[in-house]
Amino acid sequence: MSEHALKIYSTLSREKAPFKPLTPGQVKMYVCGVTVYDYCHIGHARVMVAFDVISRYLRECGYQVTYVRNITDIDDKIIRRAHDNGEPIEALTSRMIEAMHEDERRLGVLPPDQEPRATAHIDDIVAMVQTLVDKGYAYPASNGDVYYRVRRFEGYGKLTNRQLDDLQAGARVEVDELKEDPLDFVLWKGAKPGEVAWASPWGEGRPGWHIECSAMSTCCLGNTFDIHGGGPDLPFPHHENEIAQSEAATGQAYANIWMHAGAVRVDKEKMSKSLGNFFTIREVLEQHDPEVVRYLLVASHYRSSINYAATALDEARKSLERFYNALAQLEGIECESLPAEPKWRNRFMAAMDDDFNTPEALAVLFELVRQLNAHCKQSEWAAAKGLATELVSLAEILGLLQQSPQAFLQQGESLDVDEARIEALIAERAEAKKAKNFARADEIRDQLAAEGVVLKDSREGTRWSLA
RNA sequence: GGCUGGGUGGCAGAGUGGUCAUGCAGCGGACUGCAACUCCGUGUACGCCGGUUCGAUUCCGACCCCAGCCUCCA
Repeated sequence: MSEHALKIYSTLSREKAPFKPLTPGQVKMYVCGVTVYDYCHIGHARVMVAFDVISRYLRECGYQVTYVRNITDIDDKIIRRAHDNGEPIEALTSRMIEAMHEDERRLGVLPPDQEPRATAHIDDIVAMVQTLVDKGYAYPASNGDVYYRVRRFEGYGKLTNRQLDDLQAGARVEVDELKEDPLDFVLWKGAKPGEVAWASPWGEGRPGWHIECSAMSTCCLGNTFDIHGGGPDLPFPHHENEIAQSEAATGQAYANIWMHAGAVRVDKEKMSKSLGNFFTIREVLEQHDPEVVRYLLVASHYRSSINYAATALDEARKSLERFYNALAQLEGIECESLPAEPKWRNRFMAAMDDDFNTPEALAVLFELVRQLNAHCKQSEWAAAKGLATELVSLAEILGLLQQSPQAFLQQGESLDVDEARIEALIAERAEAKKAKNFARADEIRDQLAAEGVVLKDSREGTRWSLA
């Protein structure tokens, strides 16, 4: 266990506080995952990457982490989409889950330790609803629905600082004659004829949206666990409802710390399904290296909102090029490695200890790179090599710099790269230069440049990359 | 309207009561046959108005503006 003073901001307390796991050395974390009725968009990527970095860092600190992220594989949108597509629900959801996993792999997001699905936990869900009914926190209605009695739960609104009466005043809650109070929300939905349904004490039906997370998190991590995370639009009502359900059912505190990622915006508006202004991950990856997308997401603090734009991706690419250019200088250099000064790792960790301040951590890495480049310039290879090793090791915590410099630098828009030809031209240019035939040398360089190939000379030879 | 965040140099984006963020772009120099890569140097940046302070971008208060949540949405 490290002696780091990791501080985490919690939505619940609205402040950063030193992290104290419930069980020393262990972290139990639950993150709300995706409703699998469509491909994941950049907003999903933000959450995936944010909590991926968080779990990587917690592990780096020596914690034994149990990271659970659910999959919502039954709900209204799924039912509707499957119906529209004319395919079984199971076909739709398994296809989307597979696509999600592929997106994650490409973005370097490590799989959570557990990925429970709502449909695999119906029994747990029913049991929890039953408990809530037994305790008087829920009531069945004549249509087969079961509702949560919001006013019965004292702490309702504590996560997002809401007053029940304010809520009701601005209520856009659907009017439903069967609810005792407009604020009550559904725990169990009675099935309409022909809908997918599971048996329950209140008749055939399916889970409401909020209850599955309460049931699955408790099932996987226990009544009380360390961290509960999710996207920016989940604190209300989703997480507020989860707290109400779980704490009423178990009589114990639910999550200790609540973490929420910031929004991804497009033209200053939130990227969302309802606005239709979203970009799917796969669509973006058609044009950009996955690492560039990941860098863009990591270059801002996880809680701040980021603006998605083509220019932002271009800048992300250029920033990464600086890292990879530095690493590329050492390719093929055989020499001893001098261990890097501990200050680099210490500064990096200090940045991450401050509520996972990835921009600050990256700043440390850029300073390390400047030092590394300075060593290379002086041909101090052993020192440079040590820094390069440290750089790659620290960057791994952010899920970055894990490919070879050549792999990153030599891939681009032009798919028809003929490496052998490029190498041949570089060799020819070297000959021309040796013969002081600079006209021919420049001709070759210009020609390659026109094809998007950039040449970089050094005493150790010529490297190339794609613009 | 209620509740959260936030307004930092050309752009992106951290942070701090008094010395440097960092990246990209720009400018000057070095390296180079010339470039690219790289190195060195370089910018009266902190929404507006008051207050506290020896000193505030950083603390407090008012104001203006932006975004998110309050409805399915990560």
